[in-house]
Amino acid sequence: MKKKILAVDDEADILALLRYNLTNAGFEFIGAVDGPEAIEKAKAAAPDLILLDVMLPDMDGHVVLRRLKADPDTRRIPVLMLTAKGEEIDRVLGFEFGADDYTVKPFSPRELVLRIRAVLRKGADAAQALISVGPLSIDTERFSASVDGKDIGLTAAEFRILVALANSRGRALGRSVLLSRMGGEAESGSRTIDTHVRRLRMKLGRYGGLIETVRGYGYRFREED
Amino acid sequence: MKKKILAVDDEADILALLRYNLTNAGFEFIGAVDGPEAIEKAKAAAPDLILLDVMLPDMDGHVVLRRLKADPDTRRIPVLMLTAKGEEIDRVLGFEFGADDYTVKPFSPRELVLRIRAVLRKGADAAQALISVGPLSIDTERFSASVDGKDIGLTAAEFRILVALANSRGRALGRSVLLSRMGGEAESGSRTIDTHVRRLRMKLGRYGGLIETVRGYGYRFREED
DNA sequence: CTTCGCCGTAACACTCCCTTAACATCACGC
DNA sequence: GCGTGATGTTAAGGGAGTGTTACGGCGAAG
Repeated sequence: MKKKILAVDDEADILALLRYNLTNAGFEFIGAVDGPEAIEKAKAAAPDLILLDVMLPDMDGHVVLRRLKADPDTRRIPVLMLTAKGEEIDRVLGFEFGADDYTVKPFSPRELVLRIRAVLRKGADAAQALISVGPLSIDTERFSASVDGKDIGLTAAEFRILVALANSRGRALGRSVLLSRMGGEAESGSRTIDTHVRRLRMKLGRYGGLIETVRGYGYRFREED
Repeated sequence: MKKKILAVDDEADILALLRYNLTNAGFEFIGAVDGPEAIEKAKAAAPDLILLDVMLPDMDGHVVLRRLKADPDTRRIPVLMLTAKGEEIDRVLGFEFGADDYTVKPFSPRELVLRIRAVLRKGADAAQALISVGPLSIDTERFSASVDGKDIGLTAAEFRILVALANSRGRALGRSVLLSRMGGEAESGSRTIDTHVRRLRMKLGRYGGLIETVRGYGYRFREED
């Protein structure tokens, strides 16, 4: 029983490259060039996995992802995101209706096939259900974080910010990025983030310093060696 | 009933460290120093989980993993890989051959225990006819649940929600997930869940607190130790 | 047809925490 | 060191989310 893969990309040659490699690897290939077509084919063909490019001409890949995860027909289909820039990676990882994996372009066909197989095998299991940094443990399944083994009562907003930062360890995230990860609206004053970060630092206790300030931009999770 | 953990590592001090931490965490510990011994003990002792180092002197950890997954006696035992290198490809390859999780060395004992518990919990999800949590018993065949030995008359919707939550003990479930587990339609107002949960809590009596609210997301069954 | 139980919805009450504002403090350029 | 802008701190109002209660409708059982 062949697994069906729906690949979404607006560039014809990338789509052709994908078609070649995926059919070669024993998958059934379905292609789509934009967001609406992707959603339509996802509902119609019920693929086993969706390869989704972030950069799409009309409808952003994240919007497509959200639509897919909102529809009961397509909610359970694992999604593997393709992203061109490194900056996009964390957006994919920390997103609430998270994709199941991601790959940075340019990708190696071999790696891509391995990732696809891994995602298919594991099903919807989040690969990083447990994020662990030093004394800090973040369990995205339980929606809870603990320091030194003790749960610190994080609110939804604080938790999402922490997950976003911990997932992009070492890289600074702008306030607007953090806001959107939180699910907040763009019009919210950017000082909102500051307040949440302060409370986060407090709840992290003596490890509050793990969240560093990047003046004039946003915040960053300290990278341990 | 203690869970048995088989740990495989060629370095004696790491094995000792694992023994100390795992027995401390309430597990029964079995050690093995190379591939053949690991396979033999896995068949003989039938552990509940195997901790497997990737770097082994004679037989590579991936080979051991493949052997374990090829044997019907050991196929169903979850495996957690230990790897010295953080290379992504190791992880993917491990997953492809059926490892259930992985950790890079050096690992923190606390994180390791958390991951072990998470993997064991997932294995426990496999539809049991009789779920038992503290004073609560759920019989999925009889479609009935009882507290302190006395049956509480649950309705179908309440029962399904309880089963869903109890099966993912410790994991937070969103309202939409609970709705679909209930068999309800997506367009049902999400407040429906709240009402059912309230009725469930009432019928659970003084154990109603077992169902925790995850604000902004859904509900979670409290994890007991 | 009537009755009864269960599901879904609506309205209200209440808690929590998100947001904002105001002030204090800090970092950086001069 | 001083000024300016950015961030830290603190507090409070309001809104979002959940608990609670009640009721209409629908189907099953009699």
